[in-house]
Amino acid sequence: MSIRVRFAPSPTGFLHLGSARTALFNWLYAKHVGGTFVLRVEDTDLVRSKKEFLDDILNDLKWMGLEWDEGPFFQSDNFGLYKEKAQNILDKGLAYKEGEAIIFKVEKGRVISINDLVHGKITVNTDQIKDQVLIKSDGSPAYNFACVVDDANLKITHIIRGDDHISNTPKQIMFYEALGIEVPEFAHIPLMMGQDGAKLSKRHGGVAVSEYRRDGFLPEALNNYLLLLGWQPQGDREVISMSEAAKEFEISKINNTQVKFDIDKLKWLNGEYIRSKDFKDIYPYFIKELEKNNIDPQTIDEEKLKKIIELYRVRIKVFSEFLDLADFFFKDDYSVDEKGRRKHLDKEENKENLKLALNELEGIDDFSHEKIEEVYRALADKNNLKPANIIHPTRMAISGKTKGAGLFEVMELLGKETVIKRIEKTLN
RNA sequence: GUCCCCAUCGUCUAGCCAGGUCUAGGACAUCGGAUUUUCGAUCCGACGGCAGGGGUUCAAAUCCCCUUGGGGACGCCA
Repeated sequence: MSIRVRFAPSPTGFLHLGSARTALFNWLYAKHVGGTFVLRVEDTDLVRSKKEFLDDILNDLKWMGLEWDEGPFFQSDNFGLYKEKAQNILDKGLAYKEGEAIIFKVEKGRVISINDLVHGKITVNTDQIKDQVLIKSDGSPAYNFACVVDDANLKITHIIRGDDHISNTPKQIMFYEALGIEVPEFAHIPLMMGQDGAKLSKRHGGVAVSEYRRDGFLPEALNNYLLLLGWQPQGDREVISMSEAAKEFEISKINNTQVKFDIDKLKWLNGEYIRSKDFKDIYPYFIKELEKNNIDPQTIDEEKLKKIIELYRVRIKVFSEFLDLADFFFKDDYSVDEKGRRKHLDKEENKENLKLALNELEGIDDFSHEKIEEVYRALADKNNLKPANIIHPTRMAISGKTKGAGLFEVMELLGKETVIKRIEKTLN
């Protein structure tokens, strides 16, 4: 029997990070066993379900590379089926009507056990469970019932979902039994919490996958991080591609403890990927970053731009940090570190040293970083200065920053004209 | 309140199921050092944990119980 798993989002909001993690685990398991990953849309709430939310969710899943093999299937297409199945249960005398609604009668005093693939055996006494609505008064199905009917209909063999569904499981098992359908395997993965231990919500910021996409995270990094939250590859590896992960992914190895989302580790991983990926794969992200900041990439010499990116890719963890460091390459009204200015430019000696440098710079025909460095070091030597005494003021004057890529490379890329112009402006 | 899940450094984890090789290993973060014109990257190092209490056992992070703590569910929401 082939293994089939599903991800079943409700299009009543954006794709939540926690849901994305659930989707990822389902996807990985499907890949691991060569099974089928089904996408089902739980849109029984006709009022709150919106096409835009669905589009966003689908786009986010695609961005993460979590392509589905079948679907999307829509629950709103199956209202007839739910009613039919509920009628079957009613006919068997296992349910009763209350107005237009069909209510499942829960047999009391029974112990239902779940052989959870993550948690092991979980038992619940049905005394804890009230009678369950199958079909609501308005004719729409209740969540737990629609879920069971569809999972059965789609021949789902393994249900991998969040821990918050544990309490739904015994109810659903009763429905499977009432319908005379084989109960699938269940795997409940522990929930992801915010740094403060509270449920990850809008309050924490950054709970939507789309925000990470927008802020310059790589899908590889997000996947990798989400995977590490609850699952560990063999050995001491941390950085792992999803295809590698799929090879050794086992549900039984998923941790059963709740986890806290840690943005720092995600950023670290993102930096790892930015540094290690092929240039051609990260280049578009930098272009996007320029466009986002109203800088037309077409106006920049491509070779120059590539060199700039090479200089800065190792200094950022998220693409959105790029222009914080490198804006001065693309515009004259770049941001200026005021504290740095006071330290490296405002003093009289800073200006003297800068003047010295300016005089030399004007005479350089071959404005290469090697040549500039040679001139700077010789100049420092001649005037009994440390190179840093000229370097820091220059960096401040031409970039407005106290930190960044190697000064001489920066000067070469900026070009003689701009460098001189900015230094002159600083001295006046 | 009732029921359910969970408990190793601040965080994610290895070890737990099959008790000894654990004076508990790794990663992020933090702090120091090396390197560098600065930042970053890199390399070295430090800090830091088996929630508490009872058992069982020659031996417990590992097995059992209790307490405490955290989380979830108790909707004609999904």
